[in-house]
Parts: sequence; C-alpha cells; structure tokens
Amino acid sequence: MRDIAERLGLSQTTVSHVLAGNHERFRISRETVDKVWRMAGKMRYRSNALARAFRERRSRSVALAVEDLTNPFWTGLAVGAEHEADRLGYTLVVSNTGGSLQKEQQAARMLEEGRVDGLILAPIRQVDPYLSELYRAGRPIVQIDRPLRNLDVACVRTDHAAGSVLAVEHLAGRRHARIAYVGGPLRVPTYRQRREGFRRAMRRRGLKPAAEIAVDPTPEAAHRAVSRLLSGSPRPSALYTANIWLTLGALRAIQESGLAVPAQIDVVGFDDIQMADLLRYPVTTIAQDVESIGREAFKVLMQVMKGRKVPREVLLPPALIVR
Amino acid sequence: MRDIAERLGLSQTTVSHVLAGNHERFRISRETVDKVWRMAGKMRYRSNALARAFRERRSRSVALAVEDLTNPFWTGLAVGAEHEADRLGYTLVVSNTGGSLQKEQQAARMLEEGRVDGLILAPIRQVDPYLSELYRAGRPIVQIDRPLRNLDVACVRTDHAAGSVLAVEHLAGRRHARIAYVGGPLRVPTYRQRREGFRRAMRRRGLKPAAEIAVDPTPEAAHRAVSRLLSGSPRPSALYTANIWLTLGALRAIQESGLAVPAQIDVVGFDDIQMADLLRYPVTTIAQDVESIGREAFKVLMQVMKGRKVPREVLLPPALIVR
DNA sequence: ATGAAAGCGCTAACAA
DNA sequence: TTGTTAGCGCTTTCAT
Repeated sequence: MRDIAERLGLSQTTVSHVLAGNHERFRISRETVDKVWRMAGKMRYRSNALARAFRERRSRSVALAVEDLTNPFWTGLAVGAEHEADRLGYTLVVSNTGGSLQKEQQAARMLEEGRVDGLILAPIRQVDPYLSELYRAGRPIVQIDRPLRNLDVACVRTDHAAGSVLAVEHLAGRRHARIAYVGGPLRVPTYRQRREGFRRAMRRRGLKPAAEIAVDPTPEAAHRAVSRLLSGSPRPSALYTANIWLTLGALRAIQESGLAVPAQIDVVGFDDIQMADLLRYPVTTIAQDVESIGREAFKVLMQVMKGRKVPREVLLPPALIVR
Repeated sequence: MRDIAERLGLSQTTVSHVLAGNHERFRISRETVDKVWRMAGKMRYRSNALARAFRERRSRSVALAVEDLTNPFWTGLAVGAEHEADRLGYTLVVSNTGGSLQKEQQAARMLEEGRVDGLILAPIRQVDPYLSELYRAGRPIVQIDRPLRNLDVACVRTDHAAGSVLAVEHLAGRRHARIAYVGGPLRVPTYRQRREGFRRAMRRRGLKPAAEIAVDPTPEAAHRAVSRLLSGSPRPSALYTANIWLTLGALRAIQESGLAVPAQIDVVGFDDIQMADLLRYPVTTIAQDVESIGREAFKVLMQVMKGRKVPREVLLPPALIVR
C-alpha cells in the first residue's frame, strides 16, 4: 500500500480505503479509486491477510474438530460446514481428533490464541472444565452431535431418539417381535439418546428388547458381540445397530453365521451406507442429514460470534431409507 | 506480555524472551524465567497467534486443496497430511474444491496473501498460468496425484501405471483374454497413466483390449457405459475400472445384468473399497497408500519451504488386494 | 542478564 | 475528498 501510495502521490490511508472497498464510506473520487486499482493491478498487490487479521483481531476462520474423517458422518459434516464457511468468506480449519482429548484441546487452543474466531466440536468428555471456561470467557463455541453436560452451549444434532423410533417402527411394521439393540457406550449422549428412543418405541409397541448391548463403536467389537447374539437362543429376529461401524460389524457377523437376510435376521442401521445397494444384504438405514448439521452448526456459530442469542438445541430430523 | 512485565517490574522484551522459549539464547536467569512463567500462568496469558504470525511473516499453516472429501482417496490423503502437519506444529487448512477451478484459485490466494505458508493440491487444469506464476514467484507448492504440464513442481502420487499392470497381471493370471478398460477423461494425467499402464501390460501379455472407454468418473456414467458394454457381443470377460466411482457404476451395471461374478464377468477396480467383503460381488482392488501420499506430500512441502531441492516426482507403489 | 526502540502492514479516529 | 497519526502484540537488533 505504501508503494502504491508513493507512486501515485497519495497517502497510504487513501490507498487502504480503496483497496479495502471502503471508497464509498470515505467518499473517495471515482478517479482516485480507478488509479489505485490500476496501480494495484500493475504492481500485483496482494493484501497481507496476516496483517489484516492482526489489526482487526479476527482471522475470519473457524475451527471444526471432528472425530474421524474416515467416517462419512464427520466428512459430510465437514463438507456442509465448509460450504457455509465459504459462502460467508470464512476459512474452515478441520482438525481430525481421532477421539483424542489432547487434539481436541489443541483445537480449543487455536481459539484461545485467536488463530480462529470460533470453534465447532463434538465434545469428547461429558464435563469439560477447559471448554466450559473458554465458553464462559466469551469464546464462540458450538457443539455438534452431542452436548456437554452442565453447560448452556448450543448443540446442533440429529434427533437421535426420533431415528430410533423410525427404526423400531419399521421393524415392528415388519412383524418383528424379537428386536435386539446394538449400541455404543452409554457415557456418550448420542448413544444414550438412541437407546432411549429405542426403549420408548419398543414400549409403545408393547415389545420387549430381545437384547440390549453396548460396545465400543467399532466393527470388530460389534462383530464379536453380534456373533454371540446370533448363536444364542432364542435368536433375535432383527437387529438395530446404532452406528455405521456397528452395522458393519453386525453384517460381518451375519455373513459368517450364514443366516438369510431378511428372512432369518433383519437389520436396520443408524447412519446411511453409500453403496448399500451393492451389499449382499439389503440393509435399511436411518440417514442423518450430515451436510445440514455442518451448515447449521456454522450458521449458529456465526450468530454466537455476533453475540446473538441462539437456541440451546437445533434438532434435525433423520430419514428412514428402506432397502 | 506488557501486563506481565509491568507487574514483575521487567521489560516486555524479557517477558517475550522467556515466553517464546528463548531464555537460553538470551541467558535469562533461572529465577526470572520462573517468575515470568508463574505470572503468565496466574494471569492466564495466551500468546496472540495473529500477532506472532504477522510479525514472523508466517502462519505455520498449510493449505490442502482436495477434490472431493466424500471420496476416501482424498479423505485418506487429508488424514495423512494432517498427521504430519500436526507432528510438526502446523495447522492444515483443508479446502474441498469439488473440482471447481474457482475454489482452487481461492486456495492459491490464501497462499498469495500469506494466510498459509504452503499449498498442496491436485491441479485441475493441465496448464495453469496462475499456479505457475505463483510457484515461480517462490511460493511453496507441492502437487498430489497429478502434475501440471510444463512446470517443475514436485508431485507425490501413486504409480498409476504400476497399478494398472497389477490389475492386468491379476486378470491375465486368471486366464482372461477379453479385458475391457473403463477409465476417466484422458485429459487428466491420472487416467492417462492408468490407461498407459493398462495398454503396456496387455501388450506384454499379448492381449488385445476388449474395449477401452473413457467417461466422466461418476457411478452414473460408468453404469451407462458398462451396461452397453455388457450387452454387446462378444462380451468382455473382465473389467478393469480405473477409479472408485467407475467401479461402483460398473458393479451396478453388472448387478442389473444378472451376470455372475466372477464366473461370467470379473472385476478389478482402482482404489480400495472399505466394505468390499460385504459386497454381493467379490471385487479385487488396486489400493493406494492414501495416507502416505498425504504424509509424503507434506514432508516434501516442508523441504520446499526450507528452500531445499526436492525430487520432481515421488512415486508410491499400489497394492493388489485379491478378493 | 536485561532493556529500549523500531517496525511488521494494516485500520480507524480524527483532522484538514 | 484526502491525509496524519496512533497502535494492534509481537520479535529482533542493538545497547547497556
């Protein structure tokens, strides 16, 4: 800017006014505006984002901490959030935590250090003094998929319980009476809510769960658990698996067992599967609107950043995809 | 820092020396160092990343422009790159271009404006004056998956041709003589190299391609093309699909045709498929070491950023996964 | 072993 | 309509 100003015999300030697009506000003459832009083009001026961010005390970027980018849920969320970020001129910094608290705190530190203006994350712990304090100190935070306990931070998520209701209704509609639930750890609100919905829907239908298990949300753990389930007696006639990895593991166990799907064992899984139509077994799924979660979370974060009041929870409806 | 200095009766400079971890270099007394750190802790000092980046003229972050985060190839790459970035104290900004030149240039602009110190990308165009000039202006760039023509920028990628050789050798070993190639647009180096490898391997085996088609790398396009292929006569006995979406589309066409796999039609696809074991049809794949590509690209970029000379190409071997 | 001072590139309050 | 000036928080050079 200084160079441009010198060559044009203007002040650096005027050049700044023009280049920042504030010529209207400062009533810079059309002529000067043109001159400045032309010279800027000729000299290949590029604004220094670092200087501007420093001066303005904001980076126009936002961090998104996801648990596992190889899971389409988190990927879709990231894509949705980036869309929205892009639309509003923000840069999205995606951080893959892999469920590590340390990496989550690293993301939080980016917020503390001003590297990003806001943070979207799915808290790993239920109660987190560090995050709580950050939030109370006025740092913009929005949660996704699951909320912190004891803290009034906005959370954007699928209506997990409603998804479970869809699953049970679907299976009950198919005359299944022995439905088993395969879920994740109950300390995670996501799984608590999915099981809660399952129980409620079963009760309403007058059914008793054939089994209820909670394992680590990995294909391996689900594989083992479901194998055991299938060799028990009486065998469940249907499985509701509460997460994509659990569904995968269950399908593997079923494949191993040689049971016929859906004749001998029926399956509904939470989280949609891209190539479900190519699978050996038709699997009905509860699809989350993943991109919307990302987009909404970003929108809510922007509101928070503007100091607006936002709803405590934004619930998005899941959809049943029958196959 | 100023506040800490004031309370301690020190200069801001000294505090900076300590907090930046440079007490050794400036021979600050043990006592002062301790005092400063304690006060920093008490006052909950957080360094201002924006100020530091501004002053140091570097952001310690790097941009990665990927084409499509819903494709496990790009996701894996991002995960690998982030691992490495993390290890070295860098922040990775992932930008999902969706194949849009505009979004690619947006990423390039982040580099120009100093928002990031380096850029990893898979160039959309073959010849790109903008990127070329950026690179020649000394901005650190590393390419992945495919290189720009006419420009000596490092490129980290799978040895595509070698992958094709694996595919053909596998099929030829299974006594297939009528192998059809289903690839992507030939303007993309990736697909050119995969087809090149296919042709070479076929020739070496004394085989003539049953067909060679190039379509948009989408399931839909592949579905249509392969349907046509399968209803032709003589029908190919095997398909080599040069990308994950092409494989998907081909499998759908096969499913529709009712042909038996692998008895009537055999398939090898480039890019591994996570749940291949659960598919109706066993599909052998050429797996890329996606995380390594990301990691290597980042490492090479660091070298470039240090001004070191780097190899023009880093080739990673693909692996055949037989199913 | 510590400090004074300059300056990174930009924005904005204020002056003219 | 344009210019002067201060200052954002930090690192670094040079003095002491």
